[in-house]
Amino acid sequence: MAEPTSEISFFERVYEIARQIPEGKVTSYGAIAKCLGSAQSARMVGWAMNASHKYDDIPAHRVVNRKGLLTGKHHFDGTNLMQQLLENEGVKIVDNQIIDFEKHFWEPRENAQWSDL
DNA sequence: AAGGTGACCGGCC
DNA sequence: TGGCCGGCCACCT
Repeated sequence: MAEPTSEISFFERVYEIARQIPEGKVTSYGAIAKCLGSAQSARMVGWAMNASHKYDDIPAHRVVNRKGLLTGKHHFDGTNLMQQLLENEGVKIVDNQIIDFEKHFWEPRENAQWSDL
């Protein structure tokens, strides 16, 4: 679908953030929502991710809820695909939950191109 | 045009 | 972190 004639959709805003998530790092919906200016609208982020399946540049598997739980794994092809992807990047997961979630947590920034650290 | 939906979050018990 | 409830906002039918 062609983009709007004026501004970018809220979705794409989320996608831009998700794309900037470095490997081995994860973030929460609320963090992205807050970065967009709508901390209480984390649902919109999740909703945006729902459509992310149409994009192949969106590492949705790096986005989890605040508990570090892979709530969205159900939306992936396989049952443990999301977990496999994260483990592949060095993130340990047990029972759909990320180990040391805070350690792997990455705060989204619109200009995080300089890498976080 | 109105209503329902949703991969959430924060607060309280 | 476990469960429940209210809020919040864009997208879809």
